[in-house]
Amino acid sequence: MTEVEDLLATVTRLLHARGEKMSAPRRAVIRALAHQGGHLSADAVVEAVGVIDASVHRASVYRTLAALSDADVVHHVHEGHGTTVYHLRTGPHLHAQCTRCGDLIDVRPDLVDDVATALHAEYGFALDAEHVALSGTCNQCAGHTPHHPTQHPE
Amino acid sequence: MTEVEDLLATVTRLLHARGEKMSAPRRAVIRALAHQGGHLSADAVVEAVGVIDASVHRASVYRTLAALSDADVVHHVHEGHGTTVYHLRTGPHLHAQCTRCGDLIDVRPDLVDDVATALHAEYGFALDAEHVALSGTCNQCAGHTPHHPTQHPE
DNA sequence: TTCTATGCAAACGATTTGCAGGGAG
DNA sequence: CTCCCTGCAAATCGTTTGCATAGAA
Repeated sequence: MTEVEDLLATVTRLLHARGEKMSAPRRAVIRALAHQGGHLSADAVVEAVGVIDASVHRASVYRTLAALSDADVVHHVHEGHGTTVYHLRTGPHLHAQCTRCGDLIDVRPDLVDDVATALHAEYGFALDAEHVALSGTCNQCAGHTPHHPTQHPE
Repeated sequence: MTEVEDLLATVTRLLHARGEKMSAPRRAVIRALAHQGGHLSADAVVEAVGVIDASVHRASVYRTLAALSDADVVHHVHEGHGTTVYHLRTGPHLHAQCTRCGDLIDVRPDLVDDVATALHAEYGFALDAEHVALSGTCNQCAGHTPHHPTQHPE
């Protein structure tokens, strides 16, 4: 828990350095992201924040996510379905999402190092692999039921 | 041009086989995609179709894109910014999008073969690399102006 | 004739913005 | 005291849907 407090203090300093301010809504968003740990859609953040402080408005969550993204405190990843998920900047890692069940898994970051090198050499393209989730089918969905009814098909 | 006519005939047969019908709006969408060649957002398709046949309604374009996607005649790719682009199914190829200028480039498909193998071996995840665009910075944007004002920054 | 696809307009969900007031520094 | 951030409500954007009808097979 002190861990979160430390983070809050760090972010507060970081914001001040940028001429911005810490506030109750922003604290709530950071707490929500830290508590949930995983990758949350904007809507999920709104919900999680609501539990912490019901007076925080939806719009403030969006504005806070934007502000914290600018400050590089949170990262966002684009999923295959067109939605965006947010998470606190932690160690580098990639994301892979199942198009059947919607699950997002973390992947070791060096997996695409060779691809990055090749892309740069052949196309002059500097890959930022963390920004979008790889798309495909996860273990469970591939093996078992040909069509898993649980979630978002695309 | 005959090439497009052939495609139209092929798609017509394909639709019939699925119990569906060919129509003026659908022809217009296919023509638009074939003519433009590249990867078009839904909005760009609407615009291109408008030039061919102004009476085609926006909603029909969306429905047609959905129908043709179902029939596997068109593919869609999710870009980093959250938009979706459509193109006729041609030879397999990957996409990489620059987050600065928004440009989408085609990439040889076998580039990620090793990654696909590793993902499967380590995570049981079956990669479908064509479905989302890789994200990064293109040659021009990386090298020259630190911030290219031309298009979508994210 | 039968049934699919269309045009239209309204509905929709997610995100953004203008504004006046509240609170951080 | 100043200026950033907030809550609220309305606006906006892209996409979808219900309905009656036109049109393909």
